Amino acid sequence: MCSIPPKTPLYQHIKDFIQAHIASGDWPAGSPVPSEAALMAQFVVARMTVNRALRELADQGMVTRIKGSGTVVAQLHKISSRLELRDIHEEILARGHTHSTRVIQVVPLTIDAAAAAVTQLAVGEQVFHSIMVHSENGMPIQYEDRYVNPVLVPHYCHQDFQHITPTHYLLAQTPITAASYILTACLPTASQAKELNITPSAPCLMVLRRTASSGQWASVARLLYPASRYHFEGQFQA
Amino acid sequence: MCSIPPKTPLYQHIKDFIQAHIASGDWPAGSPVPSEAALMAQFVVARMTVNRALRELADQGMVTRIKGSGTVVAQLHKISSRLELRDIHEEILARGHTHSTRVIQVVPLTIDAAAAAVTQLAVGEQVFHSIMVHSENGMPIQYEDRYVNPVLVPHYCHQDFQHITPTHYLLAQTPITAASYILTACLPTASQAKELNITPSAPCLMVLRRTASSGQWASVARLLYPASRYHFEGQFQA
DNA sequence: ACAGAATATTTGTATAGACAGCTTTTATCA
DNA sequence: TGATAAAAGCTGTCTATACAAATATTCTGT
Repeated sequence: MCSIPPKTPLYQHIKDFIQAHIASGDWPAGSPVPSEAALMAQFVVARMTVNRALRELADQGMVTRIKGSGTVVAQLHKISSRLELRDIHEEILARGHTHSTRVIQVVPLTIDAAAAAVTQLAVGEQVFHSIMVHSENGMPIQYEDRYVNPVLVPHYCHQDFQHITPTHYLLAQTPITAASYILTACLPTASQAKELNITPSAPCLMVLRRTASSGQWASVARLLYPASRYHFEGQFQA
Repeated sequence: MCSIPPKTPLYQHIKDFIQAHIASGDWPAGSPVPSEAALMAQFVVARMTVNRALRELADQGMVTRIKGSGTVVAQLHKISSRLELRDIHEEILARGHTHSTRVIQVVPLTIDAAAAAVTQLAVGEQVFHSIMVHSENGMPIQYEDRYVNPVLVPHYCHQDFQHITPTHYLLAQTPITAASYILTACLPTASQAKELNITPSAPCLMVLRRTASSGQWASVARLLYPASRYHFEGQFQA
């Protein structure tokens, strides 16, 4: 008559209990959540079980825990979700489509003022520079303009990018320890529009992504997606 | 001489150890991670400690655990990061700037074919429709076009959105249980450009966000950001 | 009434042991 | 050899206890 363990773990019951109270507005943001001792008594479980429930809710951003003080409902007027920037090749294959790459250039280069403005790299630095267009079922969907650190990836410019994407090759060559991205919108330049086979007035999504490996920069990529053919999407489940 | 506990918890040592091996390419994707028993012996800790380390790495997507079989390095040729869509008001305040809202309209409405195409709602459905522009230090940065379910939020159209943002009000009224978003780029319409004080050829980021509460749709918002004034950014630490 | 010290709460981490449920391997029997 | 049963291994969960560290509260003396 009590609670027949249906199969869901005990800590999940506690999580559900707390989330229900938060979701219903019963416990507004900032209000205290029962202490571990209280929940322990209420659910008749060990403290470690309550602790796990509360810790996971804290990791998830639902509650905030302060050592010595207690647990309160988090101020979360934010809806966060995981944005994944996947390798374009795998993404296209996952959709069951075919991926093709057209390499426009892969050359050694010295960073000039214009390139420095975009990449934040030092003027005069020697880098590899590649430009290519990725197509899905023959339709161009990504213009990839990439600078690569020759110190970390000395053989970058001798790869056959018809068979392996730069992202994939770089991940295989150097362990990426940090990355940052900026996501914005822009209009393509004349040459970009031509390569993507769109008009110069067609808006594009642009991702500027920097990756680093053990302190050094590894790669700076500017990825342009025609908005008419590509968008990011995500979802969030409470 | 062994390991003087510097203050970082033991489970973190184990996480670091495993992440280092993965990051260095030592353990490629798919390769097995030592079992809990093995790590237990190696680090001379209790199984719960090892378990926590591995469980958190699994939550984080670094490894995959299969009950009865073992733990393997996850297939992750993806760089994922958390994209947060915060309440515009709080976001601006967090930057130490001032937020102002100009309400253009808040009216009851019946969904017509054009609105249905955008919102995916049923033609003929009765909704509330609001349009407003949010400014940061007087500069317009978000055009908000929103449809709200009157069943869940009956008093939406009587709110003073000068003092509370729709996002904030909706979160206070109905617990959001699910959300999805689409992020793309577009050019503003003539009226949008005018309200945002940009030219019609200035590209914008557009977020189309749907929220649901216990099975029913709660709100569909189309948020337009001038790319010259706003972008999303994020980072990722291995 | 106030300041400071002692005490109680509360969370963070860690241990050792236990059982359940699933998978893989090994052993057994036909 | 091949199918079946037993054993071993692994993860998932839970308990009861312990100590550390930060914060709240209460007590005490002036």
